[in-house]
Amino acid sequence: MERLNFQAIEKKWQSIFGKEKLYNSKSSKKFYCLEMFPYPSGKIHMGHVRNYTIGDVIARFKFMNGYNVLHPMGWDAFGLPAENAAKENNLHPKKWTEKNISEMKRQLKLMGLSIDWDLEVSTCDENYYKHQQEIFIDFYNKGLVKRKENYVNWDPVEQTVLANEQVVNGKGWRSGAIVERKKLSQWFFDITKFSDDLLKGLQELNNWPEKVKIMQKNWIGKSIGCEINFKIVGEDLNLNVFTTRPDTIFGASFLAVSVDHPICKKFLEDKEYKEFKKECLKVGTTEEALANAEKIGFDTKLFAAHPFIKDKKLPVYVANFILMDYGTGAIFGCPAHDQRDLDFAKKYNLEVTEVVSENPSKQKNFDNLTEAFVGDGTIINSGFLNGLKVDEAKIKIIKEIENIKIGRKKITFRLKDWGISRQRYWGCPIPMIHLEDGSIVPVEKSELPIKLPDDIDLKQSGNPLENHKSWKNTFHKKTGKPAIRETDTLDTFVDSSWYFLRFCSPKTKAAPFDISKVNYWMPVDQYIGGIEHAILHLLYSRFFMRALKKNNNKIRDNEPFKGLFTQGMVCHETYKDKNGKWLKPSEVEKNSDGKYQKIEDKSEVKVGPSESMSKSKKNVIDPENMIKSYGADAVRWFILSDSPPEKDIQWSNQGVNAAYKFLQKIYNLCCIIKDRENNKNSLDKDFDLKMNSYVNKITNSINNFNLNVVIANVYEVYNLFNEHLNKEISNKCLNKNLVNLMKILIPFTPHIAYECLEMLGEKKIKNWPKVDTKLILKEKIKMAIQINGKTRDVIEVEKGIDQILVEKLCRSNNKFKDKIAIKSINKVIFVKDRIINFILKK
RNA sequence: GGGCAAGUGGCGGAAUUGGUAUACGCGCUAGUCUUAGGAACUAGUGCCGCAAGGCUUAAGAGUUCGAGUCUCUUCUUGCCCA
Repeated sequence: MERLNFQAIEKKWQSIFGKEKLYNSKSSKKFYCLEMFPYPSGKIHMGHVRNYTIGDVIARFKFMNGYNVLHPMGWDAFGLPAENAAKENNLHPKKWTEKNISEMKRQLKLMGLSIDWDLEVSTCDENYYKHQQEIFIDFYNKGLVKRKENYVNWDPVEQTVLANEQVVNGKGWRSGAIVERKKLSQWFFDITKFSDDLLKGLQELNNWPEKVKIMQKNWIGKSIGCEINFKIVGEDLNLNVFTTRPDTIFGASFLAVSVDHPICKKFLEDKEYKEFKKECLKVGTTEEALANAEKIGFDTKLFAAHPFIKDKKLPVYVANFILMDYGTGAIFGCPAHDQRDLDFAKKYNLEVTEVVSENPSKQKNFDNLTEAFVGDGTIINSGFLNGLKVDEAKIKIIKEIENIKIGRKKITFRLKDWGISRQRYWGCPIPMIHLEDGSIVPVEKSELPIKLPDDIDLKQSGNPLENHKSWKNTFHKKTGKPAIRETDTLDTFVDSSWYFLRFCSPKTKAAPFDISKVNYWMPVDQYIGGIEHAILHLLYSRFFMRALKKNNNKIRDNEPFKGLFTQGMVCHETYKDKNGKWLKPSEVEKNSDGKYQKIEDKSEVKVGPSESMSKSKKNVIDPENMIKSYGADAVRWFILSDSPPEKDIQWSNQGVNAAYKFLQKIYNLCCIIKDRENNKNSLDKDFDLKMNSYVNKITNSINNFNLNVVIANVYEVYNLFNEHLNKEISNKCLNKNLVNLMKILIPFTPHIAYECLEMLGEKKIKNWPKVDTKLILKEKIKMAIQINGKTRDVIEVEKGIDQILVEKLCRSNNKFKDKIAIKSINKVIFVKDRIINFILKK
């Protein structure tokens, strides 16, 4: 038995993979295979290994099937962690990032991926962000960039803006300080201009997971409602209210407006109002924070006339749960059928009238109910709407509102404009300057890139660009007048919204991309990445494609990603010592009772559930260590074998070990067959038939992303070879089929597959094994024989055999002769190539 | 609270989409062998039963010649939204 020297083999073939590309330039079919590019955090983790292994399988498979394949890789290199690391280690963000990139690139190469590194792109490279600034200016000129005031999460200690996910329980994730709402002038992309188009576009994304499409649909949140104008009693004033539940108008008991509503200007000097506004700012900006916050209101002492109930007056409040940027910033409250309204009404002792009922004969008393009823039902207590269902009532009331001219039907979206300003250093500078007269204009394109200054002081609090006087102070090129640079940088989601376009022509200098190249390679045929990007990154990229197309109509596609695959997470058990401290898997061993103990002092270890690998829980396995001990092929093989790719996978050392042992067996099989001498061939035909069937199955499984099933099938194929070694089968037959098996392995375990193919003397290795469809028809199949629906035996028959013949076979079968005597048969059900079922008389 | 998934041996999971349930792998058991290794090989391994046979896809019902797959009810878990 020859020992597999995977270290030598992997080194040898990786130097070749570096030069080899997946281009079939003469092919008429192209395939753009893209995995989400990583953030260069320092080292690759198992999530990357899984993501990039899946991508590599697809890329290599498509190449072998004759496609011209684009398979690039780059770095999502701007972002906050670089600044934090810089503070901690006194290392410049640029240096830190570059160091991480070169380290991670080295690690990725150890995996044996088929990436064309000539296309490498890094978003923090000025050759990249220069073009991003150009795109920004183009968008600005097309009216797709807005500047407006917006509430942000402000960390008073760090003196900076926090993203929603950086706010944990209302506190800054680093400083722990209570986060405030602060109004800032910010830059926005006008994504809402495309709301309807982004929603409609989802319909054509047939190769996207249904789940992701639903999430995007909900995020865009199209709702049909109407605006209603309420007259304020005793004043020359109207209040325009938006609602998605006009059917509940008869249950209205108050109106509420946002603190930012124009009507509030009246109270700016009111002491009580000032106090109230302060309270409102303490709540975060997320919908969830608003929903969970205690509902508070300020009584304006104004009243609005109910449009359908004569003489009914509704008090008007300013309330903390109403947002100015949704609808009109004003609502009518119907406490019985909206939870927030009910909470509010209970607090301020407002009337609660039930107007939608599941059971009209049994009306509810909301005095002692705390839960609003939001479901479907019959309308009650509502004049001309009584007896209708919710949907019918909506249509009727909107018609009536339009008839008497107090409002109109209106469609709104939950999707908000995309705030892209970040008060950070390590990001793409926004290419705008502020002039002395207060106007803000883009810089000249000839001045691009606006480079980030290297000499910055990260120890000072606040934005380093704001503090950098010589960088900040500049001149307006046209007029020569002094100007101040915009010191905000772009959200890193902007960087990742067009990198897939840059990959098509990464060296182009004159423009962000070469349109002919983009129109050749785009859309991305298969995009692969984590489900955590289901909404933002994918939605922003879809927006970018549309916005770019608006700017340049030569761009053909609307949708950047034709196919999407979201892989599951890599999980591992968690361990804690007796003091409740997290332990790394490498600090833990199994004792003789099969229980876990700490290696250091043999103390007891508590085993927790398997969870997604994370540094905080220490349940991480280092990919490079695994590659060192088992080889990249074994790691790739295992991470594909144990679970369907879209589901979570549990890391198991026994699992990689099994993968390693299997690859050793594969290698041995090649050694044995290479030297085998046998020319008897009675089983050749049958073997060819079976192998052909496996190639067919495996090809279909790869196309359906059932990669774990492919691996199970490969095990079966191996077993088939192993069983035949000492049988009457020719070397020629075994060799030929073994070459096909090794070709199948190329996408999965490329190093060992190439090595074995070389050993077998095979030179034509670029083509995927062909399936002979005629042979498929000749396969023998197993047919189940059932009596009264229960399987009693299985017989092997030719494909396509007819009922009469099968029945004949059954009557001569000893097991059935007695049971299915002709007299007793009531009915026979025959499904070609599947089953025969005899229904007997009772 | 709403939406979407999912629930199959000791474990990861398969099942040609309504047609042989438990493929394949791990683990376990017994044996063989040896240069004692991260071994390899052979046999076995859903449950009950000596066997014939019976039972089994979270639980219960239904449709069907036939249900892991379809329908309804209940329970549990995960994810997203609130």
